[in-house]
Amino acid sequence: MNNFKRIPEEKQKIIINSAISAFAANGYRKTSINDIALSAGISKSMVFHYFGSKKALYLFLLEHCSYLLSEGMSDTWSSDFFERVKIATDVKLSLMSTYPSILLFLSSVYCERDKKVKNEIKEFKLKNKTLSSQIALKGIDDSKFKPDIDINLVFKILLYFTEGYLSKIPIKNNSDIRLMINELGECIDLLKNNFYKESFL
Amino acid sequence: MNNFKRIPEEKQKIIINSAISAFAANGYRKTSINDIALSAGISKSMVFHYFGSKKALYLFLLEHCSYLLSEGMSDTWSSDFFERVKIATDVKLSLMSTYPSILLFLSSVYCERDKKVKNEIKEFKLKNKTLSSQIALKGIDDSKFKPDIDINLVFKILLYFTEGYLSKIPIKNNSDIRLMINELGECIDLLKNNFYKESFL
DNA sequence: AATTGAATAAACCGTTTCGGTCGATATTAT
DNA sequence: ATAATATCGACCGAAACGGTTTATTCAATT
Repeated sequence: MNNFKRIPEEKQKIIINSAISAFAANGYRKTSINDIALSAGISKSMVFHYFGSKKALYLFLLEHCSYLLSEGMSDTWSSDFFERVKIATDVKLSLMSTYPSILLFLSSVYCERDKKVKNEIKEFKLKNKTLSSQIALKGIDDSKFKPDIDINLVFKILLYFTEGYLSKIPIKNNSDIRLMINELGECIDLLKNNFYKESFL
Repeated sequence: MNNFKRIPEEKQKIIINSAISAFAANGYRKTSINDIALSAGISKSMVFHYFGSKKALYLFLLEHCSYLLSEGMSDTWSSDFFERVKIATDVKLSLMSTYPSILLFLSSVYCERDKKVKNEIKEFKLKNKTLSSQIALKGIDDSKFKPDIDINLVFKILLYFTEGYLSKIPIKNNSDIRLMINELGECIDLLKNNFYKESFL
């Protein structure tokens, strides 16, 4: 893994993308190092030279992708719920312009059943549970909501909706991304208009 | 394959569903007979006893699923474009209640690149090209459309839209299906209202 | 009751692919 | 020139592959 961090960033990205798209598409067991090496245009030996083992590669990808996501999320912080959701979506979309399969990969991790990585994934989920779900709603100004709205529910709806939307469409160029940002912005506004008290619009 | 047709229909369906969902999820090469046998609750030998070979199984599924689809389509015939689309969607949805992965499987066939089945798929595509695309628009009363509408384009849009919609949602029970039929009906009506001359609404 | 034939599972077979290593070579840095 | 690193093709034992054979069960027929 130290070997990996030494090579040019562009090459790193190619290998990461080959790996996460393969793992996302076929799961841990059905993905072979050969698949990844071939699609990355390097030899099988190099993958082992970079990461040591298949399992180490998988866990590196898990840690790395999850870091990329949470890093992007944490640097801007608003007390407004929908503002925060918008920022999160923008982060995801800009991430996808470099790592198209990153969200598919991260969500595929949650269906992974292979015993060779099961325990590590369980630990990973535990470690990140507090990060994502709890902190996501910390410091939110809930007085802006209509009194009968369950914010946790709104959060869940938005979570599933944006995840589905972002995973569906394959990204070809950066104008696709700008289009998606706009479209998602409109959807978020719609919800905001219906869940916030009128005085906050 | 004659062996297969002799066993109870319920068992046939279980095996077919195990096979098409495996092939749809992982493609020809990455799907093993063991995967299918395990998920169908039978032994590996039985799959060979029923179908002879992996390739024969795959081609049988291709033929069978495509037959199920076209059979359902052909028995009702309207000259109204949107009526025909609606019938097609209903057929697909009711098929999915017995074979949840059938559409995913059939569309996965079109991305299949494995050389062992490549030629047969090419022939299949050729054989069904005339069936689906050309006949689908035969006998349509195009005078109902506004003069500047390209019917082939409308057909394509609806094709991709419904396929995407039907493939996205996993079916749990039959009330899900009724809900989806309604929702799709509304979408089709919306397009009808905008593409037909006002005198035909 | 004995015989037959299909249904099924388990063990097995040769081959391929797997994760992973190693040695040789090319490239780079010193 | 030399040491260190990057890279690859060949290779390894083990596992999984598609497919076969064998053994057993079980129902129908005689």
